[in-house]
Amino acid sequence: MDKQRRDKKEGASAQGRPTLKTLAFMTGLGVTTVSRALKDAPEIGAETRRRVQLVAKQIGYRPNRAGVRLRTGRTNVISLVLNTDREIMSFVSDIIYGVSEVLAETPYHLIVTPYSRSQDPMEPIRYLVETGSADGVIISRTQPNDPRARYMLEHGMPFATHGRTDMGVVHPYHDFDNHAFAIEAVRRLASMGRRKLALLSPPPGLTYYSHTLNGFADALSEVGASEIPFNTVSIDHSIEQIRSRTAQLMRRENRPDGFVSSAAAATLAIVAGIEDAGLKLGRDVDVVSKQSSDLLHLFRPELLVVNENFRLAGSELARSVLGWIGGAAPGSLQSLSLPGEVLAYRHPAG
Amino acid sequence: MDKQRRDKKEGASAQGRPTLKTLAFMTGLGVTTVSRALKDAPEIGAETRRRVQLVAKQIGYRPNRAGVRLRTGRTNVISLVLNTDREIMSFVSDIIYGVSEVLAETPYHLIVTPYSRSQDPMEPIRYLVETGSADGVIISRTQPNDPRARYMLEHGMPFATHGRTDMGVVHPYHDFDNHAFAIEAVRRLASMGRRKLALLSPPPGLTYYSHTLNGFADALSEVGASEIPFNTVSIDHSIEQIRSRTAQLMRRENRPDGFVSSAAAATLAIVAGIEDAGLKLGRDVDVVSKQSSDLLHLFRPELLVVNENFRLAGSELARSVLGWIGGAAPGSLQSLSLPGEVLAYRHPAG
DNA sequence: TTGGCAATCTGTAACGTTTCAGTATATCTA
DNA sequence: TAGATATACTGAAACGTTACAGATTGCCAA
Repeated sequence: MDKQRRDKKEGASAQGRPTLKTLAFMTGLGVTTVSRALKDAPEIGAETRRRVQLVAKQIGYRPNRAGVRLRTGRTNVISLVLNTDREIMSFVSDIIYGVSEVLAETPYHLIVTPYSRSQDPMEPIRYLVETGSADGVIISRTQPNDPRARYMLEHGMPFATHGRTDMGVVHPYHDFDNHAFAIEAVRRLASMGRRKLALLSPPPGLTYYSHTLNGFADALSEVGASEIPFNTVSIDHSIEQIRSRTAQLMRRENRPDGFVSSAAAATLAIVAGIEDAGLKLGRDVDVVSKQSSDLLHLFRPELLVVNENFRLAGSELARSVLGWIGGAAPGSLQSLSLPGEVLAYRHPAG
Repeated sequence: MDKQRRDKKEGASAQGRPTLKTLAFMTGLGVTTVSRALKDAPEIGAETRRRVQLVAKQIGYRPNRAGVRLRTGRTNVISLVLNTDREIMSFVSDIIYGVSEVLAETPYHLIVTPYSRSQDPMEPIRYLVETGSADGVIISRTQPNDPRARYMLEHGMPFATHGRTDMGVVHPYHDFDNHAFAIEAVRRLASMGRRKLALLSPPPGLTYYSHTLNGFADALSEVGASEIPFNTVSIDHSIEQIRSRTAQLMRRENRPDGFVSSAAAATLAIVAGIEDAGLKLGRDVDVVSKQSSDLLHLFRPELLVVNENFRLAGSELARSVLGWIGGAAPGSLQSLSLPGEVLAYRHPAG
């Protein structure tokens, strides 16, 4: 036990992973020098620096995260905050991979911080900020006036939002241009002779709800089509609710001949509702839908789709937070992804 | 600065979150006593214990994770190791939520450790073990002879596998009974008069590949049906590959009149392939598919489905790892989820 | 020769926690 | 009464890191 203690003191302890002390012992330098040499500090001799870094690489030294975190407060963690029951499945999967892809080349880890329907969305944010559990945060389901963004801004926690806010404040974000999506969708339907359009929108409250609505309205007046209100449901509603509401709508005298849908799963429900009403997709009505994985064309080849790339969103968001942490100006860390053209796979008219 | 220093020493520092020192100062006790009182150590007076815990709750004390981790080596982290490009989307999403649900009531955090196609699956595992970045690990895509499981076993890292191994070694797992699934699927198809069945299997190499194959074979001989080989693709193949292979198969003289499919997305491709060949689902051929979210019936109501609950899997896996960390016997932390009955939504045959 | 200065390197303390080895007091035993 | 024992508490050290405030050396100007 005495020997063991001496070995420890000398940093020569055979078992356990190498620490600065180990390196110091091996190089004959002090821990401080080793520490500084590893991070290219200026007051270290060029030769010493190279020597230390060589040895460090050889024995596979990796800084102890707890030590760094305790001393500096840096966690090397990015937290992705997700709603447990409202988030789109492919969104979760793709955004995680997108973020991971970027973090993989950094010392950062991704931790997933979930919150559920019943919880205040602020709760996980407060936890992260108060406990300093992360160096940066990514949030989704962004609102025009988002208390989470405001809170993090006030408390100096770097973050990026999926979707924009509208509170006269600048912060990193990545967003898909849903205004442009709605416009393209309406134009396409109009070009096929559709004149009475319904929109299955994102949930009211989120910023991209109004982006989508505005794009839809702008394009309607541009092409001279009219709107059939369909605002009792949103893509946050259950498949069954959307299906029955759609069927209900389609049985009315004044039914739409075109749909714009903001989510792929919801589109399945819309189509089911249309068919429940005895109508036929591509003949009686057309549907333009966003999708994040290329599956809708298998469902009904008559569907018109616009792709949204969540993996890209994840990567962009990760890059943004890291940029902010690294000291870049928040205003330079914003990106907007433009929708590609409306894709048709097999369509009677085309 | 002198004052600030004194305040810090006394633990009365106003800013920053409370530490043991703060609590010690407030209660007039030593840090050691406070530390022990908070974890119900035996040698602390009942009244003192209550007093400390009261104050701690009042001021919202939360142990500093870095401090604990540095001192004890405990990370309070469970790592979910995922394959970036082969994992099913709904699997990722649901399992994360399942795990989260369980971890939410513990001090544990979930960190996602991804690896990509190009990487050795062992790499993230070695990283986790060597750096001690997690107290427990959850892995998927389990193989009969799984080097990851063996490695973690050898290195004393608690883990749970989604799917079983077959190396004469005991460890926690959660699995879906794919043997039973295949049997039920075949029986159902047989009961509808289907006699020439094809199986779209999991990727060879994973344990549940042979479970599924065995169930399929067992049931075939039970019901006296025959197999139409379809083993040039698995559910890991691309949608397009599965689709074209299916179409190819269906154009052959000796084509199947029934399919068993191990994944929902693959089923979309199978159906597309069937229809490419000019045949009709429910008339010329029937398909029984696993699904993890209730969407297939919207796709084609003639589909027969068996549900697999990935969220449950996540919860079970989390409970298992926590149990192992907590000292329970690995053998007592294994669970098998039985498939429900084969569900039909709308089928010509009733 | 002396002092000054730059270039390198180093020891100490601190981050917040837990463990170890105590100390002080009260209570029991003989 | 003396000693033993149980009870309740405490300080110091350590985990691995970095920041601070030196320390040592060599070299050059005056």
